[in-house]
Amino acid sequence: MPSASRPPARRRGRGRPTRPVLSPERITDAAVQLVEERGHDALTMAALARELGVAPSALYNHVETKQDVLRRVQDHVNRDVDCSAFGVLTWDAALAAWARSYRDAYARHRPLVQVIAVTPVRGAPATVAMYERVAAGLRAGGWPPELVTDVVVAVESFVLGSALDTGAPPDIFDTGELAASAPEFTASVRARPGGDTAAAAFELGLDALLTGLRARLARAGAAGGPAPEPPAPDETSPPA
Amino acid sequence: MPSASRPPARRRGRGRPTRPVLSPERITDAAVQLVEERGHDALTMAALARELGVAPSALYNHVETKQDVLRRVQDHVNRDVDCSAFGVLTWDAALAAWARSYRDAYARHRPLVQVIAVTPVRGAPATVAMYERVAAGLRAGGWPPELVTDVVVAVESFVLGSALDTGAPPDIFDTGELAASAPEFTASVRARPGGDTAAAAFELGLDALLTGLRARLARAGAAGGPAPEPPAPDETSPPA
DNA sequence: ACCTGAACACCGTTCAAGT
DNA sequence: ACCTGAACACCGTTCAAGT
Repeated sequence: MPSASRPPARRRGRGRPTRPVLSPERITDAAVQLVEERGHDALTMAALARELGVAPSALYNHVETKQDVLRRVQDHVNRDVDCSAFGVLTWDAALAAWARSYRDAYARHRPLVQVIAVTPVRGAPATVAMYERVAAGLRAGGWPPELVTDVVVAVESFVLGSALDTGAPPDIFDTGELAASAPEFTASVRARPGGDTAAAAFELGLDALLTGLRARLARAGAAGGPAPEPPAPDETSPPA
Repeated sequence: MPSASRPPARRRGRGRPTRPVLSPERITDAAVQLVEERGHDALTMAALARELGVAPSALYNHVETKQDVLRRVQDHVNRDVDCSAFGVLTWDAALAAWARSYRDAYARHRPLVQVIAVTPVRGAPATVAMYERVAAGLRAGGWPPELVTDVVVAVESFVLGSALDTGAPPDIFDTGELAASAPEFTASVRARPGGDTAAAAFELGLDALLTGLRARLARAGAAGGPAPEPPAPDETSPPA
């Protein structure tokens, strides 16, 4: 329905239009809408052009490649990632909230996981804004600057892997004819409670990751970084 | 050079050959070799057929789709994942060794990450064998069966996300013109030590994950029985 | 049953021609 | 500068015809 802004759309003649009909922004918006309404398989340069009432080749006056379009869509998706807890909750609670929101966003856009993992943030303002919020929250929580990026990347790796996992079919671990050769694994899979198993694994991993990060900060912070926040409530320390 | 097993390869006539020239195994082997030698982009049905001295359509007598070929290649890759530490080292040391080997294998085969995350293990013997080894190791380490799969999935999610991260270009976090709008993040990126940054983030995350899992097992295991009560609500819950 | 060869319905991208 | 339209070099897959 927000395809309103388009004029009567009569057949265009051959040459240059009096006013440009395309722009990188219009292309990005159309791409996002296309993906949102019909899924990532529907995002082809031809379909995108059709949506915009234009010949496919016209797109290349405004974007470089399809990869470029994906980069733009991906930045848009990052706008949906909720970073609002940083500066409000403790760094670990905020990190957990961010991770959940981040996973949800890419569970809805699984094909973009490959894109975000590999695309420079340069020229992706929403993405940079997200990282800024997270980095500031971690710094405020007492993390030394040289570790902040690694923490972000580690959590992000877990989040993106978990987002991919949401695409697994329910029977992914059915060993079938191989059951006899894998008794322990088969039994474990059977013992797993029903429900949203991807969510259960994600929450288990997230909890472990945060517990470990708290312990790590306690070690790193002890060396004398900036004001350590209220230390995480004590946890069983690892028996080495 | 191991393309030896092929006979003189004279031009085949039109009809059915006296003896089948293809088999699912021969196709899988050729696909693995192709990927190993020329990368995943080189794996097309046409190239595969050429490698096997056959018309592309002939492949479809033995495999269902290209996805089917990828599934087979993926199972092969899992043979390279080293699970040998389970039953030798403690469960957590073995899990770490497995995770490192697993990450390395998929860093070399990044395009298969999407495949493994979503493909049923049925009919993938190497994959099932790997999971069996891991599950048995965790069980022996004291993990209750109903948690084993979640632990495996959580670690796997982190591993696969980290494998994708190895494909990131060195300048991925260059904020460029957006630097001014993201001072904390830009400073953190600058403060990051050089070297293999992907490996540093992976090791930080792996250490945290394992520390957290040890703590979790201590809680779960402390209850003694195979069905421990739900652990005390954890301390990350936001204070609203 | 298992191959060839032609064909189908796509892709992303380039480029000359037009205004 | 910015569009159209034709063309290029691919894809994966299907299917009739052949033996």
